Amino acid sequence: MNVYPNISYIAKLIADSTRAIILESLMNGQSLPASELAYMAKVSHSTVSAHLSKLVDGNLLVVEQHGRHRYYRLANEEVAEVLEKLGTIAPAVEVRSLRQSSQLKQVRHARTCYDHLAGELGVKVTQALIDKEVIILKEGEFIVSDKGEKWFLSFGINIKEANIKRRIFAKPCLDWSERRYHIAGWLGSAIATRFFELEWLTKSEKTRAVYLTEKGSKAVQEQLGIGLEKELV
Amino acid sequence: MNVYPNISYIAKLIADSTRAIILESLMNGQSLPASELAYMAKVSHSTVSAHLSKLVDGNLLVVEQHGRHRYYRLANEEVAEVLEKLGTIAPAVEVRSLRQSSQLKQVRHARTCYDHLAGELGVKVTQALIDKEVIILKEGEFIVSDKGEKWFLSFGINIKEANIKRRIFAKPCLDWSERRYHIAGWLGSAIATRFFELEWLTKSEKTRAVYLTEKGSKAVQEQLGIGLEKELV
DNA sequence: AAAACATTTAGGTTATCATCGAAATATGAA
DNA sequence: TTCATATTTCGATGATAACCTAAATGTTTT
Repeated sequence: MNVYPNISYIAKLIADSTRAIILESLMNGQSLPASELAYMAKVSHSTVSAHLSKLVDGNLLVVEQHGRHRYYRLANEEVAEVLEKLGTIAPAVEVRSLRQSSQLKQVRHARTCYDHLAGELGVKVTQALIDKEVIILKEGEFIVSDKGEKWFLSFGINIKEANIKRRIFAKPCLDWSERRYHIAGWLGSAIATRFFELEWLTKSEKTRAVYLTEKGSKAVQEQLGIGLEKELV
Repeated sequence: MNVYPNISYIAKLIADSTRAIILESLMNGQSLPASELAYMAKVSHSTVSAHLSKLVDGNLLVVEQHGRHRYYRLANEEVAEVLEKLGTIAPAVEVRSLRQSSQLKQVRHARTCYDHLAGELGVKVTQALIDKEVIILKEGEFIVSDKGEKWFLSFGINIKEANIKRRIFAKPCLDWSERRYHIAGWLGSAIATRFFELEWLTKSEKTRAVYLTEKGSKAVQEQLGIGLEKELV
């Protein structure tokens, strides 16, 4: 007689390396069609299709039909958090080439996690907002101070637009590379989106890495007091 | 070319249901000999031995030899956190009997997670300490205020004794049943230990559940302002 | 030294499941 | 309608790994 949640069922879904590639490809919150995922995982369409249906059955992914394409994405932010958390005890990938080592540095430096910022950048931005008392951790979630609401407005985010019914407003998410928390939830997503709008960041083609632009580098230094090496692309 | 940690390797270790039983049996932080684990998982000694060596190889467990027995336990608190986190997206166990339903309630109400308190009790104790400003969340870890240091001393915990070199002092750990944070780390462990010393809690024989005694129920109400239904055993 | 106990190793069996190609289904374009 | 594209279903194959019994190793007790 068991009383605990069935964790081996979820672990089994993540355990297959092809499915792990699929999940990792969707870790930046994007939706991809089955054929694209088949290409990324280097398996046949029929194989990827079987994997995708298992992942949907297990509520790790959701699917949306657009014409003859079916777009798959992570079911929710919690799934991304679990994958990120697993990374904290998983062995690091073996570095076999200079190119890989450079990509690894980039990913650790700044990347997306679901739809928010992670890596050194994500952690430092979160910490800066806490230090400035823009956000405050309360009961396991972040809340925005009165001062913070004004700060966000001038930054281009209107807190009042948050759709708190559909999604948790703001919460900490453990970062595998930094082993510290970065901000997730609606607010985490809004911050990341604004960074891209302001052209502070550009996306990598191949990985979840993001790059600070010249403009972005200057801006986070001035507005948040964050000194980060501008990563070489 | 991959740059992310090898999460499928860890997931594979958790994916087997026999290994999941082993891990869950050790989730309260105890050390158990191989034979005991074989009995709990209902497999032969040779089978459990093979599983245990895989779990040790993967750094999920550590083993200590005492005479002819070999005692296995979780390698560290992070492993417990990952398992607890997986529980937040795993399907709840199907309840098949009245007895099981009652055990499930008990486990949700109050249990151990590694060596600290979890469930409704763990979350409420943590929240009470935050509300009283005994502990403060800072940079992803809890710190103890000056006021808090006195509070803990009168409670029977000397913060100065913390062995911060060997272990994180105090940090939040996500609770699968409450979906909120409870306190973990050295301090979380010290609090739980003190609860048992003061005879506020007794342990279940079969599950990770713990029960508030009459004394404990009164004490948490008076000292922390926590109103909890005393769970029927 | 011998017997008892705890655990691991070895060898063989079986079940599960990832995989593929081919065929089937579904949708959009011509 | 016919053709092209995207995806799923089906059936067969092969590899992996969990499992057991029996034997071997290691440790304690008598």
